[in-house]
Amino acid sequence: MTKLPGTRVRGSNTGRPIMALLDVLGQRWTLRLLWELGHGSATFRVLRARCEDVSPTLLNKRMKELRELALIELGDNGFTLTDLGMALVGKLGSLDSWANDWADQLAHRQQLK
Amino acid sequence: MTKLPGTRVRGSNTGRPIMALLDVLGQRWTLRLLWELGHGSATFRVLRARCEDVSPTLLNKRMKELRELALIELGDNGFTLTDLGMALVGKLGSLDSWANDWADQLAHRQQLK
DNA sequence: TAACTTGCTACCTAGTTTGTAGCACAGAGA
DNA sequence: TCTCTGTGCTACAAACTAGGTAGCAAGTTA
Repeated sequence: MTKLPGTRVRGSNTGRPIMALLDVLGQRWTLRLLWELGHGSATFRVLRARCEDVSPTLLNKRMKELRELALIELGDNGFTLTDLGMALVGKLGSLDSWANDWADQLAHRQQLK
Repeated sequence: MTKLPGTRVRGSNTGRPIMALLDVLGQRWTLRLLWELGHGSATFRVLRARCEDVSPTLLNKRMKELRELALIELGDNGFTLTDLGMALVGKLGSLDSWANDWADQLAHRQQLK
């Protein structure tokens, strides 16, 4: 079910890990959930609350996948990023400032109209 | 239709740009399409071919969105990343090597079983 | 004119996500 | 023991999104 890197994946029969990654991250809420866990571990319900009450159905599905992919694990503090997961989220960290610049530029465009 | 940063977005009514970004990137093919354009401009059909013949319906939808979001533009060479788009893809660049490490670790896990 | 290539659209099917309600289990306290 | 609270998780139906196929209109080239 879960697409491990190295296997065939939607959008790539080469098995290149990056394609598996882009596929996983391109599922709704995955990126956001990892981002939130980057700000600290959370129980199922807390994580839901942080993500505007995403449905438990989907949350459970994603948590299952991300655990199989060794990006998160479930412990006494609820769901936590693994070392791998933290490294990944670290790479995404700088997106925040980029996003702010982006918003500024788009706002500026709107004004020109 | 397209969710500009600064407006309400799925998963965030705060309008934080990063949330708009995570929402956009968390749509199927968006991440992959940007990634592919990072390797060079491409016409509609070439881009489709690079992405295992993603359906034209969806490709068109994504291209429209990404243009509204000023991440790509359509010129004589087909679709091209804007400066903003290139900066974003640049931030994702290092994901490739991370993904390889990730695949190695997962493969190692499988062997332990 | 006729053959190409461009971006794009209509249409229908298949798959994914969402929302609501609630379950089984574990620990704490009376 | 009985309830209360919190945990992760599940069932099910409705709504939405993505996928696959065929083909169009406009532009370019010959």
